This record gives sequence, C-alpha cells and structure tokens, in this order.
Amino acid sequence: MPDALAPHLHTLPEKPTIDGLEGAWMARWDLEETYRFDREAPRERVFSIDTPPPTVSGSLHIGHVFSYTQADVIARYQRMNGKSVFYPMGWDDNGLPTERRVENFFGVRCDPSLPYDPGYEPPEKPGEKKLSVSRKNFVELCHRLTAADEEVFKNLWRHLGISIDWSLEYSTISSHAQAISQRGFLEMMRRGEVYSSEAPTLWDVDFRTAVSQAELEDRERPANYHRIAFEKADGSGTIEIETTRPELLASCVALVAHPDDERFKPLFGTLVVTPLFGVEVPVLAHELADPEKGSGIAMICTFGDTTDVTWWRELSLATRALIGRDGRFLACEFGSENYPSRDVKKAQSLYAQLEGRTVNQVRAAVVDALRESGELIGEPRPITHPVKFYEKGERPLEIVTSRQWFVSTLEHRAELLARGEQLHWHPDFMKHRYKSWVEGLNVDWNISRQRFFGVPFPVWYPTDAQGEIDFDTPIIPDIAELPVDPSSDVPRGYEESQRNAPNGFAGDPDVMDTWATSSLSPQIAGHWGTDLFERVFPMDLRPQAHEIIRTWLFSTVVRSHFQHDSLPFTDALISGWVLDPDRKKMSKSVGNVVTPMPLLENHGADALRYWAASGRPGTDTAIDEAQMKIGRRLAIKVLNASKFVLGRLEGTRATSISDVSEPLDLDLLALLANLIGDATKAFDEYDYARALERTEAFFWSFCDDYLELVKIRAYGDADDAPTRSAKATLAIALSVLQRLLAPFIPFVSEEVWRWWHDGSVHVAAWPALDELRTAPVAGSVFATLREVLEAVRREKSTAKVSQRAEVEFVTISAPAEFLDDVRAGQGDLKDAGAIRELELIEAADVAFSVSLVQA
RNA sequence: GGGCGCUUAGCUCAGUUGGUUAGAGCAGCUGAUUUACACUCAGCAGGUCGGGGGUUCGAGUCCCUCAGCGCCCA
Repeated sequence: MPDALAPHLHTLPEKPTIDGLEGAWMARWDLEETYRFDREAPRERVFSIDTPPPTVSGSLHIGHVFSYTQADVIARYQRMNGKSVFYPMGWDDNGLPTERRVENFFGVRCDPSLPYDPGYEPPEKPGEKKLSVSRKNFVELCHRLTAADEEVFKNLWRHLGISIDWSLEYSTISSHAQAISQRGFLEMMRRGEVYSSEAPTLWDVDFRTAVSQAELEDRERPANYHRIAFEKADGSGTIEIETTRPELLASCVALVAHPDDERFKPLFGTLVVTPLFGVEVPVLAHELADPEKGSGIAMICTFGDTTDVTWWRELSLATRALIGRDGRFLACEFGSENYPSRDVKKAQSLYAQLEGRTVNQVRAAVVDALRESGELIGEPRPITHPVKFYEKGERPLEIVTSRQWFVSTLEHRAELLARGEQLHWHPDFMKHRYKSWVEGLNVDWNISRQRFFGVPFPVWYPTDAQGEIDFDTPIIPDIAELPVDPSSDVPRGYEESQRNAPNGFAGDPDVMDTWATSSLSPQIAGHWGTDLFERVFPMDLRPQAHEIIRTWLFSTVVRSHFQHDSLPFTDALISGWVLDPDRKKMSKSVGNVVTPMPLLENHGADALRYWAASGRPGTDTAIDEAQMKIGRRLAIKVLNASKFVLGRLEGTRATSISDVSEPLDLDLLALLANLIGDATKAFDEYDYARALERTEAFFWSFCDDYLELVKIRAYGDADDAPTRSAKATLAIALSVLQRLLAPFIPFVSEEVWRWWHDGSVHVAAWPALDELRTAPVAGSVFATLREVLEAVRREKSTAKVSQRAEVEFVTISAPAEFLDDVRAGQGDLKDAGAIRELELIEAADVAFSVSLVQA
C-alpha cells in the first residue's frame, strides 16, 4: 500500500451513513467474486473451512449469527493474509427434522407401501387428518420444502456478510452427497469397519426408528418403585424386588444381585417363580447390580433398559421381548418353549388382556393384578429418576430387537482418543468434551434409521427359495454406479420382477443416520476423488458449537480416521451458546428463542457481528443489544473518522512513509506496529475477540487523542515537512486501521476503503510490520502529550467551560525526559489544548498547573 | 459419582509467563456545544478481584480447601 498514499481519492460523501451499505456491498461482492476460492491455489496457500451445514428445517436463531460470524472473522483474516479461502456452505437437509416439518407443513404422512403418484400435489392447506403418500412423493415434498428453507438461511448469511464462496454450495441429500456417502459406506464395509446385526437397540416408538447413543438424553421423570414378591421355587419363602417397570414382568428372565451381597449369596443359582405368570427364573450375580438400589436385588427383563441388555448378554439369558416397534405389547403364547409357566392357563388369560396395549396401560393392569393377588407389597413409592429419551422424542425409549448397521467404534477407542489429543482445540479445554464422550461409549455407532428422507444403504440381499433374506452375503454396486436407491434400482444380474421374490433379491429398506452423511462434509464439499480434495483436505478449520462435539465432530473424526488415516481438520474452533438476556439457555419450550432478522434490521450487520466477535471462543454469551449499539457506534465512527482524514488528504501531493518525521507521528506508527503484532498474533491463535478489543481501543484513542493533536497541523496551508508528516501518518494509520477492522465490520470497512482504493479491502493485504519501517520500540511522546492534554481537559471540565476555551498557560513540573517529550510535540499540544504558553520546570514528580484565560 | 468452565465496579467483560496505584465499555452523575461525528466530546464517581488457608520480597494471577452458578460424561 503504502508508498504512494492517497493516490486517487474518490468522491467523499457529504453526510456518510451506514444505512444501506449491506445491500450495496452484498451485490458488489457477488459481481466482483470477492470471495471466490482460487481453484488452482496449491495446498500451502489454501485455508479450508469445514463449514457446519445447518439443518434448514430448524428455526433460524441468533446462535447461527454468533457462531458463523466467529468463523467468518477468521476466514476474512486468512483471506487478507494471502490465503485462498475454501469456504463452502452446506445444508443438512435430510433426516427427521425435515420429515416432521414436511408432515406438518403439507399435512401428509409417508406410507412406503403406496405406489408413486407422478402428478401428486399436496393440499393447499394441511387438513385435520394427515394424508398418506408414497415414499417417493414424500421425498419429493421434502426436497421442495428444503429448497425454500435454504433460501431463508442463505439470505441471512448474505445479510450478515459471511464470506462464503456460494459456488461451493452443497446439500447433504444431493445426488453428489449420496454418492460420497454410499462410497464411504462401501469402503468401510470392504475394510470391515461396519457390520449389520440383529440386536437389541434403543428405539423410539413414535418415530419408529432406532437411535444411536449420541442422540440420547437423560430426562428426570417421576416414577414409582413397586415392591413385588417372587416365590422361591422350592416353596421356602419369597424374595422381594423393587422395580419401576412392573409392566415387564412377563419379560422377566432372571433376578440379579451383587456377587458380594451377603443377603443374597445363598440364593445364587436357585430358582424363583414370577408372580402372575408363574415362570421359573434363576437368581444370578453380577457387579452391575447395585446393593443400595431398591431392595438390593433386581429383576432382569428383556429389555427394560441398557443394563438389562448387558446382563442378558453377559449372563446368556433367555429372550422374552414383548414390546413391539409401535410400543405396544406383542402376542405371545405361554406354555410354548420360550414362555414356560407353572400355570399356563392363568398366565395366558392375564396376558390376553395385555396384548396390543401400550406400556402405560399394561403397567396399570399388571399393578392391579399384583395388588389383587397380594404379591404387591405395600403401595407404589414415588421417586424421580433419569430416563433415556431420544433427544427429539416425547416418550421414553424402548429396547427393540431389529437389524441395524453399526460402525465399529468401540474397538478403536484408543485411536480415536489419540486423534482427539492430536487436534488443536480452541479453546483447549473443549477437548475434554470429546475425551469423556469417547471414554463413555458403550455401543457401536448405529447408523441405520428406519425412515425415508435420507441416503439409502447401497445394499441388496439375495433371497432363498423360501423368500427368506440372506443378510450374510449382501450384493453391492460398483463405486461408479453410485448413487443407487436399492428400493427402486435393481442389482446387477437381477430383474425388477425378482424383487422380494423367492430366489430373488431385496433392497435394504433403511436410510443412513444424518450424522453418517454429514460426517463426510469434508469429502462432500471437497469433492473426494478429484484434485480439489487434495488441495483442501485435511481442512484447516472446523468451526462448530460445543453441543455437537459428540455427534458431528466425533463422527467426522471417525470417518476420516478410517478412510484417510488422518484427522479431518487440524483445528477446531468451538463456539459457545447464545443465552437469552437473562443468561438462560434458549429453548423452544421455554419460548425465549430470539430470531436474528429483527436484530439485524434494527442494528445492522456490522453491529451484530461486533457483538458476536466480542464473544470469545467457547464462551457462552448473552444477547446484549447494548453491545450491538456499541458496534454500530464503532461503524459510524469509522465512517466519520475516515471522511475526516481523507478530507485532509484531498488535493495534496501523495505522501509516503518517508515523509513521517515528527516525533509524535513516529511514535504513533511504532504503537501501530505493536497493534499489528498483537492483532496478528491473536488471530493466529484464533483469539479474534482479543484482536478486536485491541484494535478498537487503539482506534478510539487514535480518534480522540491523535487526531485532536494533529488536526491543526494537518490542515497546514503550506505543504511543509510537519504537515506532510502528519498527513502521511494519518494516511498510513487509516489504511492499517481500516484493514484491521475489516474482518469484524466488513460493510463499513469496505465502504470507507473504497473511498480511496479501487479493489476490495477484503482482498487487501493484512497489515505487515514492514509497511511501517519504523523503530519497533514505541517512544513515550504520544503518552506524554495525552497525559498533559488530559490534565488540561480536566481543568476545563471542572471549570465547566468549553474544551475549546483558551488556556493562559500550563506549568508542567516533571523529570527531564517527560519535558523532552513535551517539547517534541509542544506545537500539537498547544493547538489541541488551545494553550497560549507552556512553562516547563524540571522536577522529580509530574505535576500540572493549568490557568484558564479569564472570560 | 467423575470431569470441565465460570465467580473481578450496578451490568457485560479484559487482565499474557506472578511485578508499580486492578482496567475498558455500558449504565450513573457533572458538564461542554456550529469548521469529521449529538449516532458527539470531556470529566467524575464506582472494586476488601466468591470465602478461607498456603507458597513468595511480592498473588486477581500459583497451590490447597470450601461455596455458588452453568455445562459435559456416567
């Protein structure tokens, strides 16, 4: 920049305003392709960002502004730093949230058994009762609605000035993303990192799908302890257990107590008989039985909770699963091999009343029956305890046995922990979230969902002569054929007529978990398989919120570890939460969710960005409109100060750094050099908030003190050395400050930059120390002059006169060095303070005496 | 139960490897007022740095302990 400052001033506006800047610059950036990624840039000149693809079916909220601004500030810094920034935007549009939104928006429901209707149009308004549509029609409606939702999000990012290269836009349900997901799956299959198995799985009975460990949450729920008597098989008495789930009595396969529990030691290996159903079950020992809980001995049912699954597996117990996929009790026949009973007739007649009913209904019926038979001891005792829910669900999860695809994570736990150590976390302490999650994994990652709008598994299965599916020898397509939809595509060597027929084939009916797709965001955005991928992978930065460390971050690390033997990104920038103004977490149920658009309209994009960039990485931050107003004030100040400085430069010969000669000016440049060093270091450490804070403080002091000191000198009728020194310094400082502020307040920065430059500030070079060619050590002239000026201002304030009021003389008693500084800038000081005379007296301590001109 | 973070002025937050008298902004109060900016400027006031103990010449900062708030994992 630098050597020829004030080259060609464009016209300065008479009355500059920040209103309307957004629309104008948004359009101009599009036109000039300011944020376009240079496809030819070599890897070392690329800065690639693994942008979080938002779920467009979720509501837009202020958290998006917060987190995406923090990433954008880094992107803009890197771009100015000479990097070609790979900054794509993706939309995570598949999955349950979209399905649910489509169901409500159009008033439809997916019924996969229906045939496709090519001319289908949903009703104008959703009716009372949901209309059933085919799977393909349903998926089409999902595409239609997400396309509209994406526009809303895109509009916000553009208004916020997020410097996305929109030519890199992707969606996780596109055909490209499906092909990548399916390829990723097939390669894991080839390497033996996925497997399918029929196993007890956590199941949401409303959504009728399996869910993974990462999607669980514990909720405190009221329940009742029921004390129930089991008769010993030899008739020698009873054992009392306590359970919160008496409805599962018919599923009971054993009782269990801790191996060291003296109360039950003599009973281990003996049999007891379940009440009501008369089934003989063993009494067993296992460490997971908690002697403190209930009566110290528990009933194992298949399956009441995940501990039951562990017991069932480790103790090799019978399976008496009675809850179906819809949460209702299945049929069963007492007296059959798996359901023996001492009193088949009694058991069957009771169970006949339970079959087909819900969990709550069965619980009530069983408790009544126990009360009647006298086997319920006392009355149910209310407690509250944590119950596992699907995070988006409304009823407790059940455990249902079904066939699912799993990714083997447990056996790779140590490697995955090592990856977490290898990753650079910002802030560093966020790595504990990852660590404790990986350490707490207890099941492999279930990636199958029994849903519709998602990436299908690229797998078919042969059927035998009886039409039974052989899951052990799946039929898979070639990579080149992807994406495939096994529910409509036919595997090689088969014909459509053989679908679900004996000696034919069957397509895998499930779709992948959304995280199984979005965990490939680097591969999808970077076009895995092309040279682009080599230029952007591993990504330089993964910006994201902390609540999805266990899902998105973890799953991306897993996929990259398996596929590329590397981390998917070197650095993770973890944003905090946005809290409501009362520092409460925002949530839909509380109704305190804040939408960004009104704030954006009221305060402007630069103001919102200022607030967001003031929040340090990982720190939860309350919505603070006062802070936004300060950002707006800063933007306005930048506008006015720029106009003032550039007005001084108008019509003068171009200045250069070699014109800077006055001690005050040299000092300012040295301080500016310090600022550049601080801000650059802070950015390199992802501490953008610190860079902002330093730059902002400098800028205000530049305006209130430096400008005040030199404004008269800079007027200079004569084009003499002191005047040229001031003008050169003003030009350099303005140029540097505009660039340092550009990542934070891009709209106003661009506006003022273009008053005197042709290109965009956002692709201008980040300020470098060698632009200033000045002594790295700042002197004290500026600080000294400021101190004297403050004393003069204080005197005038106390006297309640104008700051422009004249001062007869100022007596300064101070050490020699201080007086030298004053002498070095006494002309500026007299101008700024309207001081007639300075009297300098050498003394040990600094003291001032200010005499105002009497009115 | 294990872990992480936070606790500094009325509010929101800085405070780097321990080092002068703990800082900023906002709010408050007192003023100023046409030559960049009222979307302005100046000044003032406001803090036993959550409690207790320790290390040190010296602690907001390091160690121990207790408490409160928030979150993560089980």
